[in-house]
Amino acid sequence: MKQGAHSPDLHTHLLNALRNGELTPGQRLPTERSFADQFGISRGAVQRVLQDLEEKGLILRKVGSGTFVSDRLDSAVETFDHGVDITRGNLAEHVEARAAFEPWVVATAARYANSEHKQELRARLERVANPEDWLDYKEGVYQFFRLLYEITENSFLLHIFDLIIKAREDVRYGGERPKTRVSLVIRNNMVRSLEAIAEPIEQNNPEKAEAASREFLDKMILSVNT
Amino acid sequence: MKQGAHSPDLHTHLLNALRNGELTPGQRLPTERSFADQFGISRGAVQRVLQDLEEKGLILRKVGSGTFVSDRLDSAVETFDHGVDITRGNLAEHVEARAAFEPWVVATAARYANSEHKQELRARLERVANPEDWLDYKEGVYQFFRLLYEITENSFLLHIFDLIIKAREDVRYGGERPKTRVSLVIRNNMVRSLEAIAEPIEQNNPEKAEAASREFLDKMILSVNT
DNA sequence: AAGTGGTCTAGACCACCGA
DNA sequence: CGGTGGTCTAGACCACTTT
Repeated sequence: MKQGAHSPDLHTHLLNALRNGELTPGQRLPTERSFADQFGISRGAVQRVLQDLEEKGLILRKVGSGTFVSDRLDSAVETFDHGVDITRGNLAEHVEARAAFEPWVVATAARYANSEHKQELRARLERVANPEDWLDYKEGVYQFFRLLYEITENSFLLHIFDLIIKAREDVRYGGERPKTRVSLVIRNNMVRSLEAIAEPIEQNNPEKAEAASREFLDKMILSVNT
Repeated sequence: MKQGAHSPDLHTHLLNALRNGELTPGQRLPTERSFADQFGISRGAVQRVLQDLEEKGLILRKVGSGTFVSDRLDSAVETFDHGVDITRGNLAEHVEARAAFEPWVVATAARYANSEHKQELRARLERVANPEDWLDYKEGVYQFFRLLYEITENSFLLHIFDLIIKAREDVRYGGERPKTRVSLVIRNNMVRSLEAIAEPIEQNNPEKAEAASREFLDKMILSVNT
């Protein structure tokens, strides 16, 4: 819990009650106004707490009828306790998740890439090969893969990808921006890997593209675990 | 935009400015207090608008220093315009997303399932075979797959799966709960499909499990497109 | 008609940042 | 130090649901 955040009394009280099973799924909670009275806080403060719990799937609020304990309380509590916020999460899980769906994305991109896509893919590969600095390099790699997600035209997967990238950046540098150059060895290694993915896409060869994607992600998993 | 929601004047004004490129990445916005004066609304209302835009990645707020246009404005605007809210979305994209990563999940589950997992999987399959009503049937199918995600111990993917399911339920019944029975044909069909997935998992055979998962999802994709 | 959550207001204090 | 966003307050009106 953050400091000075969201009326901690009511928040922890509700959270404990939900975890202990004092509140059962579907059960109706007291009204916002009565919570405000009970805890000696304003209705606005109560609302912020309830809004937070609703976003986390623990409760449900219905205009005109009341606030209720979520039907799927167990699962919600579990993901809550896991601290899964989709904007957080640990690196290993994110890489693993990419390993789960990115080969499909790459294969699909290889299937549907047109000449315009291919040209753009080349351009983005160029940027990775000759980046201005470390940040530009990272962004370039991200843009390379993002294009593949765009080609699939599945905005849901694209969004998930963006979330993963965003989460990682938040972790890595909290505002400072390292202007270091990128090691030539690392860069060439990356370019080779991306090239191996780009080439079968240019030839509209889904099988080869998928294999190259798997190989790339296997390397990433290795580097994460060391 | 919802009705009566979040001071639409300021909201659309900022959105247009961000889209038109009047505001450039990194640029500093006016203060909350000055927005409140300009638009003749309270500071609280301004904050709710800014909070909304920040959650969507369009702007950044820093205590003590100000509000700024996001560095990755282009991508944020794009996903925003896509209307991607992760809690909404269209059915086809969600099914497609599952097709992208669920085979990996099933294969991984087959790799690591222990006897306890297998027993639980049987139990959940039983529920699908003999549901109390339509709702119980749906929940049973969901629980079957959810267990597979749990076995992988990747809370990120589990969370994504939960989000997809939650989105679908919100769409399907907006509060009413159909108590209809489940057609015997449909039910048996589903049980056969799940059986085909469960069996290779019990034998710890990832390849067969993955193939069964693909087959199941192919059917789902077909049924969505008809 | 009465009660509920959704939103807004005007004002206040705080922790934090930059000069 | 003054300015900024973060939070809270007490009160109000609204649209909606339930009785």
